[in-house]
Amino acid sequence: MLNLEISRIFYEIADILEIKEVEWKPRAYRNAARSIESLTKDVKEIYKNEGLKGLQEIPGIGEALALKIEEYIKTGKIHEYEKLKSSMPKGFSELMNISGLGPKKIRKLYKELDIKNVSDLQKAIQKRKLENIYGFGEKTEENIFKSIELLKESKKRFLLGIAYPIATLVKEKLQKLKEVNQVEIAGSLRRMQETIGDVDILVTSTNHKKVIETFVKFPEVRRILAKGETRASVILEEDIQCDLRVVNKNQFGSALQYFTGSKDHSIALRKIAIKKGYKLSEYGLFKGKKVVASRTEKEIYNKLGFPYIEPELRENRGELIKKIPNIISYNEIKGDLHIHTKATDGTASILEMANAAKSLGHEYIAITDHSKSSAIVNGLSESQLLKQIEEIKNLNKKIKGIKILSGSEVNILKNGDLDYSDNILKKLDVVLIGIHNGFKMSKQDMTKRILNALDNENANILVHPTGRLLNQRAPYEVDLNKIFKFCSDKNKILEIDSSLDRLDLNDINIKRAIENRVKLVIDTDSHSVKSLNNIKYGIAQARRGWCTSKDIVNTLPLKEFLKKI
DNA sequence: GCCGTTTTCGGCCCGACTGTTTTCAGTCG
Repeated sequence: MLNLEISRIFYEIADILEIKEVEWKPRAYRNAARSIESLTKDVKEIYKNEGLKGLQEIPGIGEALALKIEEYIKTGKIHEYEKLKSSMPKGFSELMNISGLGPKKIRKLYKELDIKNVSDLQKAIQKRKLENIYGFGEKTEENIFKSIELLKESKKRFLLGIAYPIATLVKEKLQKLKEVNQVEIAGSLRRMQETIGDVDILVTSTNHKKVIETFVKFPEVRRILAKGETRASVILEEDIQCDLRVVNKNQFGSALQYFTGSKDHSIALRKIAIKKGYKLSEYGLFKGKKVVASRTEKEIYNKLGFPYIEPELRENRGELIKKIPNIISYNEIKGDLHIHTKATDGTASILEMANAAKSLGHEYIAITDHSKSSAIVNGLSESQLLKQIEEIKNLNKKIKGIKILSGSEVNILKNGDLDYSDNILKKLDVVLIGIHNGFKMSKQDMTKRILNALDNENANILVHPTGRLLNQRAPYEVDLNKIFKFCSDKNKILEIDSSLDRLDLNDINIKRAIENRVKLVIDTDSHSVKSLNNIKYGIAQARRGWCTSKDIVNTLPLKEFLKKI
């Protein structure tokens, strides 16, 4: 993940330069950092194929930054960054992460109180030294103290699947207030980003004050961070920050567009507006002082020459430049192909899972319990799997309205062999293969291991292809380009796993996969009846990765699906 | 440091909230 390393470094350079009161450069570094962060291609690949010229084609990257990227690819270091870092006290740039502290205040704290890091700052606050500085006061000191606590406590971001239900609950409560007209979740949650920093909710109302007052008194609210005429910011019980914005009805579209972001998308859109002689803000699209669009997002996009752009696409990854495909909708999945039962580590029976899937509208499911050498305790032996195949045959005779397929989630051994013999694999309708142990291998070995497994003629789908666990485990090293090429050539399928902590492939890799003509499926990897509902999070990632229903094999009816695998 | 259908120089998104210096700078999203 060279892209992420480089963008992190550029962000940090921006912070340091800002503290040093360098003008404009911080903005350039941040633009570049954001640009690299959201790139679908690996900068290393770009550099290898197209050299410095190719790097300079990335928006926000000019000659100087292209050279710095080159330096990082070649040496693993950026001299300028090392120099800047060593010019600052150790731990200094971490102060920038404290909310309420910016470069100006940090400079002042350094000059006046010799505060070099977070722990110096904590000590100074304990001795109440901050209050004496010109520009600081009792309140500022208290807020910084609280911010440090918050930073320590909740460094992590919330999983989409954790934040979504909470936000939906708050949304429903707001909807019930008689002063509230429209309510919509905005921000990264509306874009269905894999993790969420905070929850943004937008409402229109005839009585702003009343809505804000009622909102901050919801029993779920633990602490009020800010409260004004048009917005309030609170910490909810689960430690999730929730920002509420109240706007007038005729500004709902422009406000929703603005608060949905992404920041990158909004900035790009504003620049386009300026170019076309408009001004875009949360209050509307203006021509001079006249509002030309503001009630709906659609009219704003249309006026600027775009079709309506789905929130999941608003990441400034080409949606304002290229033609947007007709992305998959939330009700097109016809079957869930990755389901565990209590035969291994699930909690429900085959029948219970099948009935639940039927009520969700699925036409088919595959039961795919673990094989014996998976990391879990009790994977199925070959004879147990044979018994399960028989059980499913019998169930299919009884159950109506849904077809149950026999499958397995077969572990890929360290040498790239599969955990079951070909004889039994042949008997299955669907064979999933996946890595469950031995994550720490070289990129080369892991790629070879997976390709070898995929090469088994019985293998259909590679599940959770990078093995990452959000907030817990980094993806294993693997050359996805080689996997993509192999899958595209040999008709193998990659999974978008909808588990809350997996979402693997992720949005960027999904986009790369379909650019390489790879076919995908969206599954839940369910271990319970309830988790069958997680399919929406996987679909969301597919939408973020620009997938149409044609890219997703399990949008097909059963017969056609079986022909494709 | 980047970028260009008014510019190779001179701009760089826009507005709300907070606290403090009581008229506005700093910070955030």
